[in-house]
This record gives sequence, C-alpha cells and structure tokens, in this order.
Amino acid sequence: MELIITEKDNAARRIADILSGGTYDSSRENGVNVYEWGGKRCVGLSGHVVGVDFPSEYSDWRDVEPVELIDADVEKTATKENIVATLRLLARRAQRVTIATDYDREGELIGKEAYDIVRNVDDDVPIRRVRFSSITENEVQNAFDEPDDLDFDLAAAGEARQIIDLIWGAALTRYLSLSAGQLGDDFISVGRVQSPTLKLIVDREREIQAFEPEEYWELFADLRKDETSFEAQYFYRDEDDNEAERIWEEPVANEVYETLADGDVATVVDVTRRTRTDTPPEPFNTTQFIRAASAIGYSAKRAMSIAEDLYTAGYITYPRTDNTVYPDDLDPEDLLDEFVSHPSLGDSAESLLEADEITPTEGDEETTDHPPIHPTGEIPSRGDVSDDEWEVYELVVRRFYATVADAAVWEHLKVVAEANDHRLKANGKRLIEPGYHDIYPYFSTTENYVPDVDEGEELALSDVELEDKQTQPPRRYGQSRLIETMEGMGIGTKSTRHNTLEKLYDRGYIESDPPRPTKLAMAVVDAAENYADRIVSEEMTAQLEADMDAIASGEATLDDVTDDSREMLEEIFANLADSREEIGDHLRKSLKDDKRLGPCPECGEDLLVRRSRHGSYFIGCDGYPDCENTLPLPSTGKPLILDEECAEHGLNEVKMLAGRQTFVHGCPLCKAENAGEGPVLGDCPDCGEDHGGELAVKTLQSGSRLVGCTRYPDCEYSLPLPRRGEIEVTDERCEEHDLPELVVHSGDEPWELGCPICNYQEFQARESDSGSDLEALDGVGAKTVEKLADAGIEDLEDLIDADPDAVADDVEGVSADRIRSWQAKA
DNA sequence: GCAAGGTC
Repeated sequence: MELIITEKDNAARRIADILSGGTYDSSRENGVNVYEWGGKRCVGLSGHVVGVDFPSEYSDWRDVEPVELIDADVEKTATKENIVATLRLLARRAQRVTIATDYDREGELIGKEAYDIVRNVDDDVPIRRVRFSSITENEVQNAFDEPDDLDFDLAAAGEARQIIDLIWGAALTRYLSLSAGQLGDDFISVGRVQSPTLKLIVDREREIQAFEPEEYWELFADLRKDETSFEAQYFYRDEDDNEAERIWEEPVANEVYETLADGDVATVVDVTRRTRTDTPPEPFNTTQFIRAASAIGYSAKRAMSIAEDLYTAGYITYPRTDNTVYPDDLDPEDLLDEFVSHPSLGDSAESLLEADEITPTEGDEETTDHPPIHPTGEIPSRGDVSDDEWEVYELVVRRFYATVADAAVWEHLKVVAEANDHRLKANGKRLIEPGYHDIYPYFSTTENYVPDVDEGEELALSDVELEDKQTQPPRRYGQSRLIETMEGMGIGTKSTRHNTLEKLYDRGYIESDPPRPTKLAMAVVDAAENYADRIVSEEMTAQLEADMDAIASGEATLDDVTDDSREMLEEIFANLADSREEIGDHLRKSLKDDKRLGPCPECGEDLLVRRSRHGSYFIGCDGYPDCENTLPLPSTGKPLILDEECAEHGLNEVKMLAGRQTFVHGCPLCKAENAGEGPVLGDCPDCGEDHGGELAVKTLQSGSRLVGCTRYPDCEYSLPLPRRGEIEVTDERCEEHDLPELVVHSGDEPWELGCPICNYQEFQARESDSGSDLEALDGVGAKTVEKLADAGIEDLEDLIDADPDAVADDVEGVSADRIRSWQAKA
C-alpha cells in the first residue's frame, strides 16, 4: 500500500480525486478522513501536527528564571494526537510513503514532521516527496511522475525559526510578565513578529502626539467659460521652482486674496492635455485581497474567514498565497466560459471573451506555494451562500475579470489662468475608455469636469475664497495598511499577518479601529527598545531569513544559527539583570493608566475600570478596600475609555464596544446620578387593570433605558428603548395602546420612535423578516444594504430615484457605474 | 498561562 500525506484534508481529497479518476472511497479513522483507491491511501494533516516546547519542568513561570529558558531543551510533542495516531496506523501498513505537503518552506517542515512520525514506526519504508504549485490534473500528475526527496536542509531552516521564536518569545514574555506581576490571563507578550508590528503602531502614535499643527492658507476661485463654471486653486512657485498651494504667512495670504478678489477676469496662460493609461489590477494575493475586501467594509479577520469558507466549499482557490502570477495551467478563456451563462456575472464574462487576445496581468511575486486567489469555475447559487459570502465571492470573480480586461484611459486637462500676476489652476479628468472599470466597479471613477479652453482666452473670475487651514498629524494605520506594511517589512506570513493583529487586540495592546495603542503597549515598546531592541525591530526577521537561507543551502547548520541566537539573547538578559524593578514599575503604572477614569468623588483616589469575578465590567476605586465606591457599566460590550472628559465630574467618558451594537455610554457618574423613573406614559398592559401598575421611562444605574412597569419587581413588563439620545414624550397618543408617541433626539435629526409597544412589535417583525428588496440585486449583500441605508436608500424605489454619482460619493466601495447597472436591472 | 507557523 502506498500512503500519500498532504498538508490538509481538502488537498488530500482533491489529489485522491485526480489520481483515482474520481473512483476513490473515503472512510474515517480517529476522526480523520482517509481516501483509498487501487492500493493507495491518502490522508491530510492539519498543518503542523507537532509543536516545539520546553520540557515540563520549565512550565511554572514562578519556579524558573526566564533566563534559564535560553539553554533549556526544546522538545517536539504531538499537538494533533488523533492525526498523529492515524498516521502511525497507516504507516505500519505502507510499503511506500509519498509526502505531498505544500510547496514552500513551512510545507517542507510539515513534511519532515510526517517523515519523523513514519520513521518512528518503520525504519526503512521508502519515503519520497512530490511538489506542485496548484492542485490541477497536470501539475499533480507531473509531480507524481517525477518524485523527489525531502529537502532536510530546508526543513531544518524552518526548525531553526521555531526554536528561536520559542526561546526569544517565551523568555522575554515571561521576564516582562513577572516584572509587572502580570500572570495568568493577563501576561505581557513580546515576539519577533508581534512586537515590530506593535512598534509600527506605537511609533505612529508618538508622531501624532508630538505633532504641532501649523497654520496655512489656501485660495480657491470660480472660473467661468460661457455658462460652465469650475473651481480653480491658487498656486505659486516655491524656492525649488515646484508648484505650491499652501501659503504660510497670513499677510501674504490676505494680499493674494485681495488682489484676486479685485479682479473679475483671468486669462488662460497654459493648457495641458494628456492621456493616462490606467492599467488593470494584478491578481489577488492574500494581502491585496484583504485590502480590497476592506475597501468594501470587511475587517481582515472577516474577509479571511469568508475566503476560507468559499475555499472549503470549492468556489475559490486557496486564500493564503503570496503569488501574483497565474500559473500556466490556468486558461483564462476556459474559466471565463464557465461564467458566460450566469445571470449576473455572465454579461461581463461574455464581453471579455470578445477580445482578440486575453493576456492576464502579472504582479512581481511569483511563488511556488499556491496560485493567486481566483474563482475555480464552480459557481455557488445565490441560496448556497450568505450575502456577505456572495459579496466577497463576486469581488474575487470580478478581480479575476479585471486581470484579463483592457486598460482604462483617462484624459487629464490642466488649465492655468492668470489674474493680476497671480496664477490659478484647475485639474480636470475624464474617463474616456472605461476598460476594466466596467467589470470591476470597486475603484472610484469620479470625473472632474473642466471645460475645453484655449490659451489666451479670458475667463470670468468670481467667488474668491480664502481658507484658513492647519497641517494635520499623520493618519493612524488601518488594519489592511498594517498588513501591507508588515508584508513590505518582511514580517509574518500570508497565513499569520491578520492573526497577529487579532493577537495585539487580545493582549490589550491596541483598541478601536483603526487601532490605537494603549499605554501598556507604549510601555512594552519602550522597555523593549531600551533593553531588547532586536525583538521590536524588523532586523531580527531579516537576519533570521538570511540564516534560514544559509541553512537551506547547506552553508550553515541549525546549531550554528540557534547557538548564535542564544548568545545574543544571553547578552540581553545580562543587561536586563538590574532593571527588573524599574521595568516592572513602568509597566504597572501604564496598566493603571489604561484603566483610569478620573478622581473618585468620595475619596479623591483614582476610579478604575475593573472586572468582576464573573467577567462583567464595573468601575471601582483604587482606594479599595478603604473606599468602596463603585459605579455600574452596561452589561453589553467591552468598555473603552475615551479622551473626552465630563465637564462636571472630570471623569473620562466611556464607550461600550460590542461590534455593531457599539455605543457611547458617556460619563458613568452622570448616568448613575440620572438613574431612576422618568415620566409616566400610561397604564401597564399587564397589570394596570388589576393592580394599577403604570408604564414609565426608566434609566437604570448602568445607564441603559427602558419602558417598565412602576410595580417592578412585582411586574416585569418592559419594552426596549434606544441607547442613544434624549427621549421626548409628545402629546400625540397611539389609539391602539393608549400611550404617548416618543421622539428620540440624537445626532442632527430627531426621529420618531412612536408608540413604544407598536415600535417593539415592528422591531420583532423586522427581525423575523430581515432583508431588504435591495438584496434581490446580484452582488448586493447585507453590508451593502446597510451602507446604502446609511446613504438614505432603503429600497429599490429609492435606488431608482437616486443620483448614481451622489450615492457613489456617499457610499464607500460602490461606484456610480455599479449603481447604474443596478438601476438598469431594477 | 510564553512565539510563530500551519489549519478549521
């Protein structure tokens, strides 16, 4: 029997399908799928099935000095015991073993792990290795026709990484955690990838904090030719003869303003017209996929999770890849053919097939691991997938379309006009060949109209405006920007970068989105910079990559590299020896700063956000047990302390993070003081007749509100109220329930909640029948419906009446063309 | 209860 081992179950099944011509049988062994046909068995691992760790005598953090971990043994233990057991079982019956894990460094190491398990039960069964970049008939057959041997040097390179990451990560993590007394769930972690990523975020925050805004002025004016007017901006030549728009001195700005405002005509002195080719985007690798998904409203985590589901269901290729070049095996025309008859995706495919020649775009990265992310040609029916999945699937399909579509062409028209020796410019752009934008509507195609004018022509000048502005601090990194930057720095991998961000959230290092570093994060990066600079520097990865290459090519051994690394860490610990207390104090202080709201009104100590034994949050005094003052927090969400302070109590306001339900709670002391019963609305429908209970607007201590019975807790009748806004009780009454109608004042526009009972009944009806008729449109998912609703488009009727350009401006990730195509279909 | 890397 020949045993074939792949990296994952999915790959095992597809390889079995290809090699058996679809005739394989499948069975389960210890919960692991085994595919069998004509003397062959194929089984999938689940990535690494063994992991590295220290022997158990090192596991108590308090008993072991962190420095001892540097020279501790590193053992391999099974992490997926059922898979290891299955592998041993199958290996005993094998006359030949073929390792078919992924074609990259980590795949070689995973293959080596399987090799060791097999060797453990059989010293001389032949073990060979096959390599292929995508699981297609051609590639797989070729690979099995020309088997090779496992590359032990490449696997050793991966092992060196495992050992170095474990030793550095564990030793320094334990050192920091012990120094601050943070044990248990709240340990303070550092690592080769997470810490440089955190430093990126912290460095940007430092820049923002150190930023001092500068005042400057810009001038705009309207120019008019016949009946069409357009906006132009004042500019001048700076000392380097570059065009500059910002004026840094107020008197100069005023002088320019008055001179321009004085005139009523400007003469065209220069007209530049050029066409620009806008080339279609490159095939999706993981990072670019995350970026595109983020532009239509999906977090990195959500995008990857949806991609994973689409992959498992067979609709798209493997979502974790660095590759941006389609393999030769992919015939774009064949793939387009699969889509031709599709109701919503078919037209685009058909139009693409009309081209004389189809040449896909290529990116710079060509790797052996997996093809770029593209649709497989198996198309889900609309009912097979959720709205979000369909939206992401359509993105992947349309990205594939875009990579085989024509370039777009823009015409840029720059007009420079002069008035009283001052110059104004206007940049117009027009999309003259929409090219790939027709089938890939995710990029903005907003045009800026500037009319045709000739040099020497006179234009009417009016509405000169002087704008007083300030320079802005650099912007925080968004999640997808961080992932791109990590990729550029060479840290993390296609499979881990998005998880690293989640880890930083979990560890209490960053909060909110775009992520902001906590005080703890600033202190951790500070400490690392002072004592272990290497762990927060991308250099560590760069050096490790070079060392791994050396091991892989036989120029160095695993021991050479890990010994050097251990020595470096020894030095770091020598420097750390006397600083434990100082580092611990700083970390502890920062941890408290992250929880501080302001002074306790009873004793003047600090009020801190705390967590009860049951996991719920509340506010307690740092003076406890001397001061027992507490304030409640709402039961939903995780509290985030905002910068805003309550003018009355000097406490920071609190926001409750709960995904879509996130809301600003405000000052917890104000909320507690305002607790109690508000105006009575009418008789309680449950107990009014029998016991005289009445409904009143109530505010709980935690700040949440409801309409409840005055006989509570004897009567528990209640109706929900929105978290935000002031509630106004109007004179209008609901005839059916004999209750006043309510109006909520929040944001700019007050909105009518109406009768609280009717409102609740409507809410329940909506819950059971959620979904807008907009979802009937192809490619419109729940996300898009939500975004459209925010822009005032609730249903098809609204959509038909809408101005596509205006909506495209309001709704991120939806182009005017896409709206027009929806209008046409609606 | 540490890392980073696979996979789910």
